[in-house]
Amino acid sequence: MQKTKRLLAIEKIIAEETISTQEELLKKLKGKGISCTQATLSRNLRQLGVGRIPDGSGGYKYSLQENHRASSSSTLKFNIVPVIQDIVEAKGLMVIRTIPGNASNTAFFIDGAGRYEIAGTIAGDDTILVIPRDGVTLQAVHTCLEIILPGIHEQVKNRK
Amino acid sequence: MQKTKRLLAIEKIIAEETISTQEELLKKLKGKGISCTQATLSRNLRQLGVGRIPDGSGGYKYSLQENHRASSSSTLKFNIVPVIQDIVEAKGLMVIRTIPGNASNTAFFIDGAGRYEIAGTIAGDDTILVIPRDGVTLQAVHTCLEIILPGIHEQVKNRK
DNA sequence: TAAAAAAATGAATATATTTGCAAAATAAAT
DNA sequence: ATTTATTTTGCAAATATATTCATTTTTTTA
Repeated sequence: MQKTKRLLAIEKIIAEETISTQEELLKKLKGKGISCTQATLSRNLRQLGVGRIPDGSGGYKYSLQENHRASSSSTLKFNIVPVIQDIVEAKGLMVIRTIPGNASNTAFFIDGAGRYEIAGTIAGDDTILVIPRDGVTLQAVHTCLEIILPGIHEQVKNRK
Repeated sequence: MQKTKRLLAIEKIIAEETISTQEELLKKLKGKGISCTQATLSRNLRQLGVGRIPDGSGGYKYSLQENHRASSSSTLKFNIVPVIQDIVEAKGLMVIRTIPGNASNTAFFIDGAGRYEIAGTIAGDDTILVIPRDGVTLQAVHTCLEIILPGIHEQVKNRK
């Protein structure tokens, strides 16, 4: 799917460099062999939850909302990371294990972050299945999880 | 100063309700007896660091960056709150006391939030002087501090 | 307090973003 | 495989936002 590739490329570009207009983003994409019109970008940016915010020096830049929703409960976030037991990849999916009874809360939190990379999650009692969107690498999902729950990988490492 | 009043009103309106265009904000302000042109709003919004982000249901809304900078280090934030000892008001200023040696870090963090309400801070070893901008109430500064460091007032209450 | 400098503002305009609509592409159903 | 429904996209037009320039207001300096 052409759109998925474009959305991922947009996220990446915006995360890595300062983009201040859609026309500018259009050129960057063209440089990567992805082409579309500015109108499409406008729609895509909305879908991705990308906002336009002052860059602090008189201009504007596009910005992933990152944890605009998630950050509202940083305490909750802090409480969630410690319940994570393990993260393993399987069949192109990702499986997260928590201490018993905590999978549902954690999955809810992950869903709430509204990340494009994650198509959805299914939670049991102590296991969460994270389903990446088509075309999204597990590497990207790891990055994404670290954004949603900073320190999650460190936590897992320490458990071992 | 007319501008200060307007900036504060803008922050308040944006924090409390959903605004999707500058024209809309213009009307709300007019309702509060504050009038200016859209051009001025455009400049003010930039100065306040107000961004325009997707509202999740097809539209856009203006949004204070809140802790766009601060949230990037939620762990740090979590570590800071516990060092706060007390908050007292004096001479229209606000004095925050921390455990010894932590005033500077905390002040740096507060400054970093880039809140309009706070003109600046001065930190000693265990004391921070928070200087509100002219026309800003201490009540507003309290609200502001709670935004920068969620749980700070609860922390202080528990200390007593 | 008067003069000079800096900051803020409005009006008009330039620039940027969003949207309606029809066509094209993709996915689903028969 | 063909048809039908859904989604995506470009184009052109409509909206919305940012900026230029001249003027007014506020602040600073002498």
